[in-house]
Amino acid sequence: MRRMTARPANAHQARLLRLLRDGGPNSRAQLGDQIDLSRSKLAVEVDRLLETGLVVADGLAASRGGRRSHNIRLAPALRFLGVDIGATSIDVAVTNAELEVLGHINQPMDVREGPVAVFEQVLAMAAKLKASGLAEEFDGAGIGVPGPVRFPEGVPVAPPIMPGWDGFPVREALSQELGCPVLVDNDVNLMAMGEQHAGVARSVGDFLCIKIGTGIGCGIVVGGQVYRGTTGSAGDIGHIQVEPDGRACACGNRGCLEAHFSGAALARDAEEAAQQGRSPELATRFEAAGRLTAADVAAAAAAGDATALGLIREGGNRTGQVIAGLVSFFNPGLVVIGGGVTGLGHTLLAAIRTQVYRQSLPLATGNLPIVLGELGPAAGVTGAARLISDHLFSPA
Amino acid sequence: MRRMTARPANAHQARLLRLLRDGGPNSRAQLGDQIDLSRSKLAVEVDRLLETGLVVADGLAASRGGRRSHNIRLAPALRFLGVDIGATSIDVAVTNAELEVLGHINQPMDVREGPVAVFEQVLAMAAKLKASGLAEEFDGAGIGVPGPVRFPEGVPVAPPIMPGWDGFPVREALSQELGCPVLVDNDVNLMAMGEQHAGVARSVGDFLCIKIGTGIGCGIVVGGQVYRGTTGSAGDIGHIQVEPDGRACACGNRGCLEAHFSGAALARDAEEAAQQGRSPELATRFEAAGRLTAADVAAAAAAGDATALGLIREGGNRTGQVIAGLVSFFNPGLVVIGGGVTGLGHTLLAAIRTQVYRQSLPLATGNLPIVLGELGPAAGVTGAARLISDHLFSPA
DNA sequence: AGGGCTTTGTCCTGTAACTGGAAAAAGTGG
DNA sequence: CCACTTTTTCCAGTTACAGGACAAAGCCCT
Repeated sequence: MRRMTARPANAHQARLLRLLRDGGPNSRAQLGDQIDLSRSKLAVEVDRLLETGLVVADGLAASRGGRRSHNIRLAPALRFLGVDIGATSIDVAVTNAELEVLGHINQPMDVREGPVAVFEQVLAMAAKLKASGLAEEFDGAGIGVPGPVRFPEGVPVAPPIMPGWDGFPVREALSQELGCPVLVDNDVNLMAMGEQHAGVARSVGDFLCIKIGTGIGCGIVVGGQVYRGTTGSAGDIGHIQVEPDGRACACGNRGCLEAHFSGAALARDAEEAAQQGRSPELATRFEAAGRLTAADVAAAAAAGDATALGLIREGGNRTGQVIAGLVSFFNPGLVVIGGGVTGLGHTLLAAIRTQVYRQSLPLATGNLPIVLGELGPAAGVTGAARLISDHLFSPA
Repeated sequence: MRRMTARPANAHQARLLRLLRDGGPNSRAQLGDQIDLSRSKLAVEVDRLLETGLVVADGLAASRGGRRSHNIRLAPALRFLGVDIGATSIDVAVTNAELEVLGHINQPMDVREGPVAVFEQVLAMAAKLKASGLAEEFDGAGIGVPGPVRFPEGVPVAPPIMPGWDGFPVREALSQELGCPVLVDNDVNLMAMGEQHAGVARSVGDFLCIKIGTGIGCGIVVGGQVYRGTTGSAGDIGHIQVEPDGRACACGNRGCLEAHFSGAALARDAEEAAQQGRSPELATRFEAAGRLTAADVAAAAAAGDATALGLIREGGNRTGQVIAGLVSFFNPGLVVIGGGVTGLGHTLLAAIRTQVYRQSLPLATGNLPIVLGELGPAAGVTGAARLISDHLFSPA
């Protein structure tokens, strides 16, 4: 029953909460260095936050040559729930107010089972985390889904790989069930927010976050803010055409990037190669399991299989070609590559880099890092927690 | 000597100035409806602005059933200079504080002559406008150049079609010569701002503005603000690859969009067609003038020449292919097509639309207008004036 | 132990920002 | 001339905020 009922009363308080979230516990003096307020006003706002219970003062910090300071920190009992619904599995995690992941579970699940079945499982997973003592209640939850979302309402719109989800009131339904504020966003955007908060994209204002999983998507961050586009479909780069009259895509067109390279496409190509006898390594695995996944290709490549390496390289080239265009257009300060397929590692990254550095102009690529995400599966759930905390830590 | 020395003292005053700029003269009561301030506070700020001379109260408006209101308007003597330096010509215009173009002149000039020669001409043109009595002095100037700009410093960086301009301190030099504040930006960004202020893009928050002239560029507007990228090269879509191993481009690569379609490429292809006897219409014009331009192709197409129409259609397809990718990625609320080549009119637009609507997903294209800019050559200079007025109408 | 010095936190006072109501000014229409 | 509307001004009270004085609590050196 101890829920976060209070919200910051003004922009100063919101700012302070975010400083404490991102910088950890701080003294009043340290906070004063980071915010443009007089000490008196700062003290007043901190006192008000203390009254609401959103922050607590616990103990004294070590002296730095003078009077010891009080440690101000966010309420230690605050808990956020981060949910990342992928095409084939679900990640659920609990974080504290500083967005540190306290517990994280992952279970396989086909998103095509529909919202009702998926939410049943999400709620069970959340209950499991509660039962393990990591949280009494949740003060807010962020939900990522693998498709476009009308963000203000928290409703998926025309999601290609999520039949049955179109128009389903995800935000409303989960808010009801969980009994706390909920925000819903595209999974790629959450990954971008995760890497921004705790990963490779800290301190970068404008960057792109490419997620290669079952499909391919791109999170766009402009001036530190996620850009979602007019209808919430920004970053939907999986259906950019990379080859006229190329492979048929589920969307109805031909030659889409996603039809040529993605977790699903890679598995398909690998099975094809195995059946055609072009790769003994893949054939062995195919016979053993009856099917192949991106992980098999990664393993085969690591074992030196030329065909597997070729598939990865070709996919990287295709992806790099698209990213090169995006880099020319968007001129980001960083490109992050993430998602399930990053298990393909350096071979993939090298192919992408080669394409981008060759095709884009030097002014855009001159100082452009292209790196793998460093948070892995934690990126999505961390981003989800960040999303809802950004919301709760803003003036009511 | 009557120069705009004063600047708004706070955000409220800045807001008021912009309201008066964009909405024209207004009474205090009307201003009060558009700004979140009490009448008393509003009156105080208006009085302060009156004291500085930035705004004036002239005459009474007609009654609307009660006491007649005072007309508050921006100082009528305020003048902004808008300069749009293209690859082959220069546009210079004077506007009043409401950014209405009072006078506009255009002269041919090759930007490759270098900054010194170009600025000599710009200053001469500005002097001519002054001499015609449209302005005593300029209170600010916006300058557009056809290449990437490091915006905070107002310095072109690595501009492909502007040899000799790299690193030239445009802002500083012109500020000195003109004796007023100056801002420098990419010409495409200014076109976007122009269409946003007075053209088709009013009231659209996120849109793209494609300018097809000698080269091809794209202005990106996010949340009403121009997005310039990390190094100022955002929107540089002319060098996105549209055909592997395609035409050689000036940038050193092959298959760039600009190498296949742009004012320059179109002229080249038209001359080729004329010489190869594929088009009698173009051949006649070629013999008459010794060379061909995009305008010739437009004229030939208007006369029904199949080859000319084919060139336009093919170019539109190529451009549309790239724009389709950008639409998928950026999910804009509007796409504006502008620049010199828009003389090609509906044929071009139709080809672009076809490609975009076919290649991008319905969610992104469902309600996406793709239209020609409605300001023509005035877009750039209006945008330039808007740029500097935005700067001057913000807190000092 | 005691005195100088530093850092942290609190208190207090004066000023500027701001709101909302009352009232005046200036109009319309019957 | 009166009732009513719209616009503007005036005024009094509240809140936001800055910055200085000062107290508290530590350090280090003698």
